[in-house]
Amino acid sequence: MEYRFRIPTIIGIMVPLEAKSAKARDPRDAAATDGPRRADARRNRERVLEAAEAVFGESGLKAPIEDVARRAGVGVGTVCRNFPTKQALVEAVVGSMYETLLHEAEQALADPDPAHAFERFVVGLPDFQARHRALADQMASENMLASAASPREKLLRAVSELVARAQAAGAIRADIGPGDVSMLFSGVAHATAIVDDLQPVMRERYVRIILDGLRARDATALPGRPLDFAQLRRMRQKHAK
Amino acid sequence: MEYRFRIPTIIGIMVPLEAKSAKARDPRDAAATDGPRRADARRNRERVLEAAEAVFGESGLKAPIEDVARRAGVGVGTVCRNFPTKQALVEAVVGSMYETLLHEAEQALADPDPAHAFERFVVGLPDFQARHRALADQMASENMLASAASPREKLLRAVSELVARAQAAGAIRADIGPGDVSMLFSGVAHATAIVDDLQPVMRERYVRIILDGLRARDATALPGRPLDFAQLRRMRQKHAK
DNA sequence: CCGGAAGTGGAATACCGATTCCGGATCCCC
DNA sequence: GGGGATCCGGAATCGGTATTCCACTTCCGG
Repeated sequence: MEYRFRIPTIIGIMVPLEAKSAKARDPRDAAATDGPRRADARRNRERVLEAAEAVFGESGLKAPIEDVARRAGVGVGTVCRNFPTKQALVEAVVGSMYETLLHEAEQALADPDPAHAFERFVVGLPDFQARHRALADQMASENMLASAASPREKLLRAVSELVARAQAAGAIRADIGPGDVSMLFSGVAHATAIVDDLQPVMRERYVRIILDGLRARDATALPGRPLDFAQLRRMRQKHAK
Repeated sequence: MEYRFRIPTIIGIMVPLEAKSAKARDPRDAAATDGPRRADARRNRERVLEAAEAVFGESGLKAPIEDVARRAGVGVGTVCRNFPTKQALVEAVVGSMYETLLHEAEQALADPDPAHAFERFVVGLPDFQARHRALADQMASENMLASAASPREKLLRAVSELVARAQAAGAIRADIGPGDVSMLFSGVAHATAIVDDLQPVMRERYVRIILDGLRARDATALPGRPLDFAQLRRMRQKHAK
């Protein structure tokens, strides 16, 4: 099977260009979505998910399913029964990542100082993405499991809110949108992916530079218009062949 | 064959993690490096190179060799004879890209105003990378064909010079190095890769923001130290398993 | 504690794409 | 224009990984 995905934005908006031999999913499978009936089986499914997150994070999406299976201490058969397709496995992992990120965004939103809230979230973002490397490339395929769609929408809303509040407080320039923020900081995550050991420092280094560029004072006029997530999605759709 | 590459920097410093079944190259092949003896053959080789640049640029490195062959109007056999390995084909294409980029850098260097020279190069950079998408991911594998090594070194030197001059002129902050510049702008290229149609505008949008962040005035202190290409390379080497 | 139903491991299969091979077509030197 | 030496196309081969299959466990309700 071949996978072709567009490069991501932090809070990725992108889509598999083709899902070649994807089986039409039979409604009954939906029932299986949240678990097998037997206790040991449910435990295994959980272990596979954890292993997959670890393995994909370390070796990228092309890591063979067998590696995931070994790490989880189960056979490949078990992996494939729980996730009929590698794609399905990836999506399941990504789904749980959305929840983590959403959690971070919500914590930031709880911060009373909008400027600090924004900064805090944004410093953590490339870090989060880097921790999950290839998986980040995957976040938010449009046709994702329903279970992941809801956290994702919430996340987008939270980020938009963070940006809007920071702007209202005059902390960052008014001529950018949440989509721009997503683009900029996902770029940092990508660029710093080459350097494991110094990553945290380097990432913050670049985040700081960009934050300087986002400040309201002294800003030079920008071409284009502020980008929000809806537009980002639309662009993505036009883009898909 | 499997390819595993690290994410790039604009003027990429990275390396294939493994070249599994790479044949030890027999010295005689070196002779073949710059062309077959028969006229039509040489022409074909050229057409393959062009086709490869186009196809890889559009569909990424995983585009099958067959696509390249079809686009070039030749059989796969011909492609494989000229470039014993897919990796070799990629390297050949990348080599020619270095020369193009070097040319742009030299033109920029000819500009008497250091600030303008820097800006000019840097605005063009993500554009260049985006035009070649996946290929940019490839630039500068350490063990690249000798023919590509020299343009690359020249390019790195030219970029360092552009940065140094801009700094001497007080146009950009002093606490960054050429490696930082490479990182930052390659990030833009990556992030904007999702949006074909609006890319040029979006890219410039983000480049402007980052340029604002790179200005000398009002700069906040950065963690870490200025990064030059030598350090970048060293980090890459430590990183490789 | 029994008898299936539900699950398991991992060998076998299905696919896909890079690389190789070779009978036949093309060039080019004389 | 003839005859090799060079090249060509594309079918066959090979290698690698996702997915399927099934004989064999393990669980669990009664």
